[in-house]
Amino acid sequence: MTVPTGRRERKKAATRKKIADAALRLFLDRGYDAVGIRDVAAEADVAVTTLFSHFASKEALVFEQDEGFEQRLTRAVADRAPHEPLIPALRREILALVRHCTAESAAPVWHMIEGSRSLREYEESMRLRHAESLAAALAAAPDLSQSTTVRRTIARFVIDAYALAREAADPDGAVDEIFRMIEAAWEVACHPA
Amino acid sequence: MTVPTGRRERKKAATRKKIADAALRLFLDRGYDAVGIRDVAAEADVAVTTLFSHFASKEALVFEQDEGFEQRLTRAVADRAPHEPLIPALRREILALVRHCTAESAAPVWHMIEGSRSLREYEESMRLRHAESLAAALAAAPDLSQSTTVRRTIARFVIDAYALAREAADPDGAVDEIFRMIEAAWEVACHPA
DNA sequence: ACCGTAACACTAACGGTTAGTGTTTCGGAA
DNA sequence: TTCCGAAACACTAACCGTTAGTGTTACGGT
Repeated sequence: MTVPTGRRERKKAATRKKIADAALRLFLDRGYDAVGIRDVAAEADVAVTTLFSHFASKEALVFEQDEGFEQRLTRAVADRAPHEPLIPALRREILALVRHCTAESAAPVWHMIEGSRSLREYEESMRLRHAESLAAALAAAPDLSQSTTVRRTIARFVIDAYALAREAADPDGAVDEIFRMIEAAWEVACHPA
Repeated sequence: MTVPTGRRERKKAATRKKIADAALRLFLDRGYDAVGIRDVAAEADVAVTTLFSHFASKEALVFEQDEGFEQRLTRAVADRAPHEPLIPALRREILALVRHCTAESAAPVWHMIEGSRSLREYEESMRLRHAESLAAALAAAPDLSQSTTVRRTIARFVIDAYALAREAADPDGAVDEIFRMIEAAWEVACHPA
């Protein structure tokens, strides 16, 4: 029951990283769809079952370090300065995330994702999960008292902004444009007719 | 090259319907995940390859008559009365679609969809396609001259309204609530600061 | 020193999907 | 009417992601 801080954990993390590294190497080299799970397992020198004990699916190998996404959004809501308005805080965070994804170094991975139908679909459903998490965070914020529908709507709109801005020709400008619309939607939801 | 209007087409349509009916019967009876493609093919008395020549995937068997969804939305944009404002027209159409899906008769199918992860994910990616179609329809409308980003954003918001209202406790009220927000977003996009 | 457990391996399969290869059946042109 | 080409359909056999079942190590705590 004590917190295990030993070699076992390090070994596990090392195995996980070895698998993820092998996968990314093969995927970028030969293309995602052209590489099989058995190839990845062989390259990482690991059994197929071991691979699946570290990653829930083939797609999850690509979105490995994505855990931070949900946390960044929920914290942008929960940890914002007292009385700081909600939408600008979210706008700032989304802008940072969009810039992170459209950075030069992320281009090959992003290109790979766009090239595979299953990866795109996986990311879509990830985004829905993120939207639900954000809606939950909005419900937990003490200074916001909207209806469930309004919370879920705003959460979806914010996630949409992320997805749309990333694909836009001018991502920064798109964030501005979309968040102006979200701001208006939020205002009208706060002050019902 | 002439329009084929013969027995062949009727036979094809009959086979397609036979497969879809067999599938729905088995799915509702035993549960979607408990029924295999080979079961459906056997029940419809067709080969597995024949089944896949009519339906692209197992999930597509469930969303058979969904082709109308895209058309209804794009037509709501293109065929609306001259000078009729956009958002109310879309609101009306979404409301009708939501009511259609939450009708009593659709309950078993809807319940089945909610019960299967793969069906839910399939529907999500269907909705993205619908949003893209709607964005294209907005681009084709002569009386609307917004940026690409604005069009895609509004399209997503409208599809979100459909998804969210369907899951809400009070679907009709949710459509009202969300479209008030969409209207505000649209207004601010039409009249930039 | 020892026990429980978590990580890992191996085989074998399951279920959706597709390639490859015919075979039938129909619509339209000769 | 006859025949050709195409489309629908069938069948086998496999591919690929994923999982169940069954061990076998290797480590942490007692």
